[in-house]
Amino acid sequence: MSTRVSADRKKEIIHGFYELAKVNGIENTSIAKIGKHLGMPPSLIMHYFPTRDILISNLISFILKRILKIYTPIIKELRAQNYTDPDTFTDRLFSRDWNLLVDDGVFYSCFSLIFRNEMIKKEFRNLHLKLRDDLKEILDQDENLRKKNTALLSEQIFVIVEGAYYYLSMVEDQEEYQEKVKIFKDQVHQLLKP
Amino acid sequence: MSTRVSADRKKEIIHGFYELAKVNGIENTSIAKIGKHLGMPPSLIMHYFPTRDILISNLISFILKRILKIYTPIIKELRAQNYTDPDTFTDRLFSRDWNLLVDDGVFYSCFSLIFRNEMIKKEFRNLHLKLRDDLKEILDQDENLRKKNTALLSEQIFVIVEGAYYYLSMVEDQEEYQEKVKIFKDQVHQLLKP
DNA sequence: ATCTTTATTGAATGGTCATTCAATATTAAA
DNA sequence: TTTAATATTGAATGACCATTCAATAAAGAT
Repeated sequence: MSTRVSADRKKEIIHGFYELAKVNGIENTSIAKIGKHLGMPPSLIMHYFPTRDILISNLISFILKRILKIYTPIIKELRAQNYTDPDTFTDRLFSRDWNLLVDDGVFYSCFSLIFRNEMIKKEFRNLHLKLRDDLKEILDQDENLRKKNTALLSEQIFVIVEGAYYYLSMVEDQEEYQEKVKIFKDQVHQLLKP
Repeated sequence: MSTRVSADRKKEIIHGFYELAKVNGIENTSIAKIGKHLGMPPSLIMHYFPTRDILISNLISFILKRILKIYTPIIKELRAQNYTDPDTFTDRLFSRDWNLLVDDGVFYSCFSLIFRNEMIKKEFRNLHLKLRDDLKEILDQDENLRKKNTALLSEQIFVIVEGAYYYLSMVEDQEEYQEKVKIFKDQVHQLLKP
């Protein structure tokens, strides 16, 4: 068991890492830089995270937890209703909250590590399984969808959401952005049609 | 204008960079390592690519060109027919060729750079515009789709393809992989229905 | 109050990094 | 053949890197 001080410090360090990674990228964020940013010697960071790999692995957990944390209130909210209002629902799925709480650059940087690290891959996979499961649960609540294969539906909806986030991150123009969001929302609506 | 030697050397260097990045990741592939791998001093590499950023930028162009190169024959083939056979079509879209010719790890690593580099973002955007445009052209050839909004369709199809590639890269089990591919292919088929 | 564990510091290490430079070799142009 | 441009080499640079270590300070346990 780690003490309170230890837990706080760890959080502080990971958060500082994340903040710097947002600006400079993970690959340009050294332990020395994190230390400078937080006003502590690098050796203290290594006291809590013995290697750089462990530090990165903790950053990834931090990010994935955040994503889940953004998602959970949406689920709660929708769970409170007894049917899945497609508009509220898709509005939430494509809302900016996702982007705001986890920086896209850091996110995709971490994601690219799954191809060389089995543990990281598993962590990402588990996140997505959880997201799909939660979505399925929401859809199951909706009486209008009773006859539908909700497991399948949640796969189909999420593949659009994921593709959309990827594609939308390249779009600069705000009008164009909204236009595309509308297209993808409609696409989800199509799937939800009885 | 660069000489033949110059052009060949540049290609050789970028290719060596790519090969090492596949194994160790871009961030762990130094100019010295590339030099060692190709049997040349690092200074020669810097003779052709004055800074590391320029080297990376050229790696990205190399990758994006490859993606376009995989895609082009598919288009040609489909252009030869006068209608879009949905099965051939989706088989091709989800074929393994994409993954084989451009390593996913390197690809997403490069992609993550769009968030801190406007020029890279533009390059990726242009690639995707081109892909969508080509797809639209194919769809336009199909008489069965004459009444459909093919520009919209190509957006909707690609968002599935992109989401699928993202999601599928986390799937390890081959059976599960095929299962999911089938789901996403069906999803595209749905869109193509008259 | 003493002992033990944890937290923190700062200096030092060897290694690797991107980049520079001057010298030499090769090729192309005149 | 002379000249100019390009290609290639290898050594050197200082900056930064992750990591180690020994010493001190603070907190917690007994």
